[in-house]
Amino acid sequence: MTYSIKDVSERTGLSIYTLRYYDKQGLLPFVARNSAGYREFTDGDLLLLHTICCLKNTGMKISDIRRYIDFVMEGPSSVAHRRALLESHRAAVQKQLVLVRNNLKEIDAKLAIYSAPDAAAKVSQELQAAVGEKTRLGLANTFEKASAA
Amino acid sequence: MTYSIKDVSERTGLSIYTLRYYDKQGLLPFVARNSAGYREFTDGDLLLLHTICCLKNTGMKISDIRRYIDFVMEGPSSVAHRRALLESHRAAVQKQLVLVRNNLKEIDAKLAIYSAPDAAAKVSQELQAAVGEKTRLGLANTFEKASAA
DNA sequence: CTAAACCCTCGACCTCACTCGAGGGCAAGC
DNA sequence: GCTTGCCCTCGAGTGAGGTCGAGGGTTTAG
Repeated sequence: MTYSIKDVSERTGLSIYTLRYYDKQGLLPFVARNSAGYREFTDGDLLLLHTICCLKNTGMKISDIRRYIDFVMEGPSSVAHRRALLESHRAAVQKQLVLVRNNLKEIDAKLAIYSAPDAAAKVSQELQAAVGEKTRLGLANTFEKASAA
Repeated sequence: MTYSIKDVSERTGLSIYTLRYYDKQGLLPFVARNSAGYREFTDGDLLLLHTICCLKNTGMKISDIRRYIDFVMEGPSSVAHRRALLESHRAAVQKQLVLVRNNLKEIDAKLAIYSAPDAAAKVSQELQAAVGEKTRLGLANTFEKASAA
């Protein structure tokens, strides 16, 4: 049993255009063609494509995914290279996760202010502080409209 | 005390080009200019810019950050709108975090294989399964080079 | 008074990751 | 044998998010 590009598109959520684009970028050298030149995906191909999606979803660039796939196509001898590549990607993703979590905490702090019963008062206070600072420094009041409201 | 665009660039890690680009996109309407037309950032401006960075780092589009800043410039009356925008962004980020964590787990599983003492054997086995599948289905062996190695 | 080191705008250019249309081939049903 | 619905390649186009150079004004130190 093999899958047409349309089947694969439906299973993965990637558009047919994207699949062809990935192939063009060298991400799918393992996909065989039939006599008419049509791509025929096997279950094994879907597994590899799934790995590609994991790498893409965690923010790896196409060109780096391509390097990984090139290693896979080289066979077992490239295991050390594959490992190094994934290890370094893993570190980058971890770092990014920490950043996002910290930034999300700050957004939550903002949300706490906006959700409090005295939100308008707190926001007004912040605004007045900012306006005061501009005035004190002899700058134009860029919050004109806001302080009028 | 105010900060030049260069100062702000050094403090935030954003390039001067990026800061000017953000201004052009309407993200920095609160930054005042001096008589020469130079931007003068206050401490309050840096706080707002920090919020912008939090939104950007968590993947918010420039146009949505702009919507948020537009609300801020509207004053306290827009608190409900700000809250709705951040709330929906928060949900998107949470969803994205879950996806990334799950995909990272799969990458870790790959890494476990590549790091095991019998990595080469396991990888060879996977490869042979894929090659066998192609053969069984009457497809070309796209792993030619790998299985030769 | 001049050189160095800033600052400005404007518009062109770049990368990335698609997205799409044109032009054409194949395969099944009526 | 013709329509419908797939499939293909190639190359152009899109949108987001910058990045940069040209041309020109400002500020500061010598």
